[in-house]
Amino acid sequence: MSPGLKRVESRSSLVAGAVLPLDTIIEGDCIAALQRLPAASVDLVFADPPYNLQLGGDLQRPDNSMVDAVDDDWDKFASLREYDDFTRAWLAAVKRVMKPDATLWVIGSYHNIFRVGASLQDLDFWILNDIVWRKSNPMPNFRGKRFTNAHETLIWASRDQRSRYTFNYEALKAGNEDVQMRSDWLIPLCTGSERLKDDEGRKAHPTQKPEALLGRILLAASKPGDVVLDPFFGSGTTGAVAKKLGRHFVGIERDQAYIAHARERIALAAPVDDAAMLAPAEKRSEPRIPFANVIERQLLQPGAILTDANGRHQARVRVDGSIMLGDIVGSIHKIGALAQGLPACNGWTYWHYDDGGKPVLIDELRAILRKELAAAG
Amino acid sequence: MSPGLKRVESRSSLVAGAVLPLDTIIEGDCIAALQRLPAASVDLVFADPPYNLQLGGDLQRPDNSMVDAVDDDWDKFASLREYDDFTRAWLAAVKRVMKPDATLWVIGSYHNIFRVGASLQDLDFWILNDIVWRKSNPMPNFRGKRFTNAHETLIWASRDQRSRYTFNYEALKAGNEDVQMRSDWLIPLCTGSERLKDDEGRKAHPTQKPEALLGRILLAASKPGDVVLDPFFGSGTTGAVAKKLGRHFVGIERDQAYIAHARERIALAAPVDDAAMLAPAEKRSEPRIPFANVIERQLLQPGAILTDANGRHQARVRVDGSIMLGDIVGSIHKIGALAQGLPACNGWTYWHYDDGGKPVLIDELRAILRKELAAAG
DNA sequence: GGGGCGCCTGAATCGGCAG
DNA sequence: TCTGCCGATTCAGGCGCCC
Repeated sequence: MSPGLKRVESRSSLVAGAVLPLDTIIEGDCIAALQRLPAASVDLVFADPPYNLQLGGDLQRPDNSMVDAVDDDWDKFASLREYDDFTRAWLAAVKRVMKPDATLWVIGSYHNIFRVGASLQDLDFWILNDIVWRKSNPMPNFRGKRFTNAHETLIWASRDQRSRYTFNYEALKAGNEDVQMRSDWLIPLCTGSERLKDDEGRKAHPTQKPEALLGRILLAASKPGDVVLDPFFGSGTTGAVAKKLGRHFVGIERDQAYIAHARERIALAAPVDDAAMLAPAEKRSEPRIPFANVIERQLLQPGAILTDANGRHQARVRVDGSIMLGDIVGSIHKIGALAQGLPACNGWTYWHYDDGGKPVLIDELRAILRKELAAAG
Repeated sequence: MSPGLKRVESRSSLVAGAVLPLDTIIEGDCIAALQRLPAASVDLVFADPPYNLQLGGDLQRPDNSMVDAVDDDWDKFASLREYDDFTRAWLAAVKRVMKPDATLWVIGSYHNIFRVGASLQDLDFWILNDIVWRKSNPMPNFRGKRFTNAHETLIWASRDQRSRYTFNYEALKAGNEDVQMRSDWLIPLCTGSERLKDDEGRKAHPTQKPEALLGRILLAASKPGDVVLDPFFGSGTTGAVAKKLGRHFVGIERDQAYIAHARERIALAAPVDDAAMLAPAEKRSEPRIPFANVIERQLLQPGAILTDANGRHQARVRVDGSIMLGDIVGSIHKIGALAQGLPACNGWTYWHYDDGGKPVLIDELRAILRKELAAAG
């Protein structure tokens, strides 16, 4: 038997004597390729399926340049029904290949994740957590019509309710300031030198995932030597991280250009013991506290009076965290600048509230909230 | 007609002449009660439906004390199918009652939110955002078998794809350090004095939501005077916050004990009485000035030369307010876009005229006309 | 060489009104 | 209901150029 191959005995395999091709990329359709793999043979699955974005026309930035949106054919589905059929088909094919104690990770956005999650449950996967990937640097909402879409959702599920799955609780806790790892992860987008480029300097894959994300997943839910399957291999982040962390991978991908990029990338990946790369992103500076939080948390009441140090200017606090000077409404910073006739102002260190007759800087209130925030991680 | 009631004319109402009972709690089954309300009559819906938690057995803390888990009868569903049927029924009933431009908020956890989201999409609601409520003080995972479940998910959706919904973008930004509000919100659990207790000091409702959460929702997606419907009213957080923020509420709840707690609580809630503190901060939209007015008022002469900032492009002003670049004629916007090879352009902030040898933006001329317009009333 | 400034970009269901 | 047109709208971070 060739090195790198692994024979798995399984009566339920669709292909007698099917072989798991370790640390390779299978070219072809995801579902067909899955059906040729041996049953109950992989320890972990990471899947980044098409999101079915259903984008309309073009989106322009405020400077009138164009957003390079995902418009690839592989993200086109005729209807929700068709997307559901596709989802159930690949989930069922994946489930067959999973060992009884294996777990599955799927990533998505609000466009598709509810359909994926519901299908998972219908197929008797058992959801363990939903995880929120909070992006430190998301694309803004240019039109000001919605909240900045600043996160994606991962579902972590075991093959069934009785699975005794791998969860490296102590390792995660040790790497997380000795507190339990939470379900919300702050990780930057994949940009800069990590982002694969083609010969002409354009991004090689439209939705390349950051290695830090895959790193945390593999460290949390697999052991060294485990086999990690990625049925939508794309630019090969799963393979590169698996190699670095001493796990085996099996990738499936139908686009030859993506495969070529992934092969090159994985060949360059060096197994490292340096856990620093995967340590949770550290706080660079003090977290930003919106003034609205002060009102939400009732540290100040709507209508409260803010004054400057000399008591020359008086502004009133509104319910939404803006303040009002005369009949002009704006943020504590904007109104502070206006009051002083300056181009800018830090409202936190300019405005005071009345604390039993004594003027106190609102920065004191920010300090209270920051203290709580630090406790929350 | 009694004060506090509002008659809404609607041919599609199931009950002719149905009346919306403002600022009251309707006792009874959610779906039946919804069907008695007038169609297209509410501006915003907040729904906190049963979570279908499926907890097997009891959960013990490390010190062997018992966790007071949600095990109420209203959270028992025999199967996913039954939960889906229930979900679709209340969503459809809610949709009928929503105005065309109304939006819906639903909160849930991984146990139920995927089913709710998929059902929403099936019923042609249009998802605007999914929002993550990050809890600063979540309950730890006592068994160390999963990630700390530190968030819940909200879905924000409009009645349909074409809805022109309310989103107080400027107000949210002013209260958020002058940056866009993101889709991940850090808000503490409802604890301490805000948490309602019964006569014996036990929590009055198992899943009471924090007022800060409802506050942000109402400030983001409703206007003062709007009608907010909560079909699973529970301890009445929606009603208390609506009253404080000058919105009307309609609650539906079948548990008499919850209703009693909610009534008492809402009676004690003090509205923000100063309307100025409530009106959403908006950017005043400036009146539209046609470029032709600039020529009509002889601020520029026909034949005058317009240039871009670098002087690379030169266009000539025509009598009708169009301009000419080479032999191409069009609006200041179209020609500006053409000159730059961009899909669009705001001509007012691109073209300059010659003011005694110095290039000046034509936006200055618009400002003059706007000033006159304002003076004229 | 270093600091500062400007450019580029990221899974996006991104307008409203008049005619 | 559809078309055309005006004109409003962005945050964090990496990288490269320039002084």
